[in-house]
Amino acid sequence: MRCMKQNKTTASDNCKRSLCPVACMLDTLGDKWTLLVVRDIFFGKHTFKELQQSPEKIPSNILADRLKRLQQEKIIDKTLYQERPKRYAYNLTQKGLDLKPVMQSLIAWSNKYNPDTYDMSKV
Amino acid sequence: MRCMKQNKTTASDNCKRSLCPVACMLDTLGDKWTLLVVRDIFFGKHTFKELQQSPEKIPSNILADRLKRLQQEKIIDKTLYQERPKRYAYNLTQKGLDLKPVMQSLIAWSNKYNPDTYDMSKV
DNA sequence: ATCACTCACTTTCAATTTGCAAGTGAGTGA
DNA sequence: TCACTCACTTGCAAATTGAAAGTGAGTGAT
Repeated sequence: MRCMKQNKTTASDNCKRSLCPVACMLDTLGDKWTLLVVRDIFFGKHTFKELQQSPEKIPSNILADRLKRLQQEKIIDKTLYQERPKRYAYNLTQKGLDLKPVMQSLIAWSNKYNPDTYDMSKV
Repeated sequence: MRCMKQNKTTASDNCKRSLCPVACMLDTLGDKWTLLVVRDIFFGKHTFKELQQSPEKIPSNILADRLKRLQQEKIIDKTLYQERPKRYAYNLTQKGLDLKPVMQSLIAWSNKYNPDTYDMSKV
């Protein structure tokens, strides 16, 4: 785990590679799965199970890890929306919602250069 | 290597996880280093050595690998700008240049939520 | 011609991360 | 009690990463 020994989150965990905004963003969002989770929450998926069922089939351990990180970074939050049985919903915080322009520009670029990707311009 | 055995690039290499534009973008640009290389070329670095010297200190084998991938994806190209001794320059193609809005929105988000990152709004 | 040096990578290999599969535990409904 | 769901966690093999050293073409000084 990125800058972690096993699963323990330590204070020395805020190890940035540099003060470049691009590098800092990639330190949290720069991997194959994280932005996919953000995408799914943007598009109305909120539970662990729903997130697991996306076409890319994210492994459950990776999903659990990424949800944990996204919470730590306050990009999403987790709320108990139902007692007995306990059910949780993941939602974007304002910080997460503010990723919308990034998402949109990225989708536009991808649609332009990869014509077989599906249209998502309604984001 | 992503979808590769060793260093051999095969025809079966275009293995996308899905037809989602976000997923497709992440298949090529979704890792800790690739967008950093793109950033550096945007900001006027063009040689292997210059790219190696960025503050994040990308390992040379990773840099070589990412430059190869970016060429394969036609996001950058490599030109011989000097014979004897042979010297190469990496430049963004139109596809690479079109990443500018992605870069800009990402920098804006990072600057907003990480106030100690430096300003790059002149991109 | 030999030596020291640069650039642009490549190789080696240990450590970290990923990803498949199976397991867990709280709770439900029949 | 039994079978089932949800939300994870664990175990472990395979893939990827990254630090460091190596390579090879070429240059410039002695």
